[in-house]
Amino acid sequence: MMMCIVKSILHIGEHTVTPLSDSSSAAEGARSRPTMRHVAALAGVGVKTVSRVINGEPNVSAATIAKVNAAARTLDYQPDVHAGNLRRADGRTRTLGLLVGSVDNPFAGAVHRAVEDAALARGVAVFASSLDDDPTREQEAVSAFLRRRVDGLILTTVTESQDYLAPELRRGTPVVFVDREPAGITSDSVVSDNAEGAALATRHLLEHGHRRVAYLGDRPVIQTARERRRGFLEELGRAGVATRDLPVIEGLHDAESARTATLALFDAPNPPTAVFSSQNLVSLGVIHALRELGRHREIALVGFDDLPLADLLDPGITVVAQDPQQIGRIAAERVFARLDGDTSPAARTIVPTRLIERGSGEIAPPTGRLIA
Amino acid sequence: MMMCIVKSILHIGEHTVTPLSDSSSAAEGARSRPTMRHVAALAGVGVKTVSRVINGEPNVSAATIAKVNAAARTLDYQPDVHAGNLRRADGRTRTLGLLVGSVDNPFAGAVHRAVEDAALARGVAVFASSLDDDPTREQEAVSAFLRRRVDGLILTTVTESQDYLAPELRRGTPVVFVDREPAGITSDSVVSDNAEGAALATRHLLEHGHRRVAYLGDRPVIQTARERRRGFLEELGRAGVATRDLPVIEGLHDAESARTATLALFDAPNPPTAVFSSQNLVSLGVIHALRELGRHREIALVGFDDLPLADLLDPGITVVAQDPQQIGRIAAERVFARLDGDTSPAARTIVPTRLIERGSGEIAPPTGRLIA
DNA sequence: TGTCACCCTGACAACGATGTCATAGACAGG
DNA sequence: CCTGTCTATGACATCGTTGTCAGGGTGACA
Repeated sequence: MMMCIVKSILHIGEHTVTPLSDSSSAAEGARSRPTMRHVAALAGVGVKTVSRVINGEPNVSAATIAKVNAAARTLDYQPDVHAGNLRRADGRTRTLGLLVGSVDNPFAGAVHRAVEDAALARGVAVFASSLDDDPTREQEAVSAFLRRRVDGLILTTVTESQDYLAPELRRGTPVVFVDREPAGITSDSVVSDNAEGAALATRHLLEHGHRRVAYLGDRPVIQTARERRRGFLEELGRAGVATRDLPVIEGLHDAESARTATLALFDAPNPPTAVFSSQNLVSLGVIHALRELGRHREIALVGFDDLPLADLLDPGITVVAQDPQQIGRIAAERVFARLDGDTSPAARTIVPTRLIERGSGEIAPPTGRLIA
Repeated sequence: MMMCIVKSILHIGEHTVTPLSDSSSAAEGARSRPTMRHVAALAGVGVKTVSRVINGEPNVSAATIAKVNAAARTLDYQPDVHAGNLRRADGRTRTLGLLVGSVDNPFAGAVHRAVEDAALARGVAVFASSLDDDPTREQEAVSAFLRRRVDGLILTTVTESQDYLAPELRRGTPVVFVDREPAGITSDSVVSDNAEGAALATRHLLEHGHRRVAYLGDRPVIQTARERRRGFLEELGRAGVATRDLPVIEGLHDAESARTATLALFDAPNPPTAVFSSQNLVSLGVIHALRELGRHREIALVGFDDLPLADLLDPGITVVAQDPQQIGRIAAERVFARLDGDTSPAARTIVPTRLIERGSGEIAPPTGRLIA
């Protein structure tokens, strides 16, 4: 309980300093973390001089620089960026917040990696958080980011409206939405062209002779899911195919529900000759189901989102691939541009999708049907 | 240039406060970020009372709590955790640093996710950084974490020695190594049993009659790669198989180099009847090569690390699967246990691996060879 | 009515750093 | 020798928050 209440004046080097907590009391190996004052005391200079050396400011003599660096190295001194930021003029924490569906997900991983690479080049660290399509979690994660004073946000959202971010935007914090577009506020976004990608997939199936195409998709609360369905339906409309009684199955959220839905679909009367699955987990479920039915070589399939190893399956899975790396890179660039003072109006950047033919999408419908 | 140099005393509510920067000068929409002083002024209370309300401390009247909360909501006040941590007794930033091979990698993603889940439960945010097997990047990332005063570190390392962390460990910062064990210092680690897993895979191939088994692995500077090779060779030794002239190909770092090496392997005289690939990217390359050669149904393959969709290939890929979720979860638990005061000696936790039979590992060698 | 305990509350210092400013010394020019 | 300029340096206030402490008000009890 009693430890060094005595206050005294220490003379270290040629300077008078207030005493630093002397570790005399307990023989614990745990030295406390050194501060600039410790370094200053050891080097025999003032704290401000240490600050100058650490930050590479000019007007410090070579001899002093050497002394300070030696002291810093001896103590294994690491400056506290948060304390610095508190006083620093620009108030930047050199920190970014990234919110994705789940860090355990190839799409998110690629976005994350691209953001990290862009951030690393500027000495910025990245907080990453998973969303799990939970609006509460979204708000909590964003709040956690803001309390930590991130310089900018890159967000995948699930809330219906992001107007809770309006005050923060007004304060000048850059917010860039990825994968899904914002609602309720205006801000930059970087998205795939979901409708166009879905149309691309649909057109591909139409071109291979299919007329009875099923749509299997995620829950329509998710904006991208709605867009993909829209692209699917509109493309069929353009081709003059009646969409009224085509199977459109939504609300699929994982591989298992997609598998079950697929099995039911092909158990019902008048099954489709081709399937468009609007998301990678859904594609997985469809693939599983088609295998179980032994029909993976006769039912055509095009999926939205690439799958790892999709090229090694038999047949290979034809997909409309997004470009998560581009999305992440561009999003990070927008954040940094905003931080650098870009005040142009909020922009939506569309990253193109690409159809990759691998076999499953090129299966023709049974000839009888093709003619019918 | 000239803005409100006049210092005056404001009377807000019933209290005397020093003036807050009045935004009268410019009509910019960018209000600055509110602090506790702003909230206190608006609520007509002292800052310390605001602090009490925000932190849920006792002994504040219900009426005051309501006033403060209303003011905080009006201003969209977000407390600055870093400023708080500066003064707070425990000095915790409620932040963790996670260093993985690459956030764009299924194994790392699963670890990350598990760490995040454990952290979320304690209100802790996670910095994630990718390593890319670059020792310089490792040190820079760790330094960036420490300058941001993370409470603990979870690290995958590539440096030969992590002794640069010794001072930090002495200060009591918990460091848990995942996937690879530390060298040069002693600290907690959570790893798969690489040697045992490799032995498991090898034993499986031996049991299916193979004697001529090839090892394809990553660069031996990586500790896990060495361990897996050791497990492979020792298991063969135990079975009395001469390892002298079995193909052991190392230094494979990506799918492409593994593919090339595999093609060369089967082009050379006396090719193996089975392959053990020590890492998922290597497995990918091997799979590609065997397909190109049209021999994927006659050469047995067991890979270390699971692959997504591995079950849908034909044949399915038999693997020794690690459990990255467990690894991440346990690592996070160890960090938190240390933070909670656990001072037991550094421990190595071994997370078991599991053989998943899917077909490729159960292919028998050509009968002629089996007898020979 | 006085005393005491307890509840609320705010003034103030401190956390670890940086921005501002003052000052000491070196050196040049008159 | 005095003045002025320039470099090197440290004292001090400050950033936004919390720990400490002191003080005012209220109610119970003597």
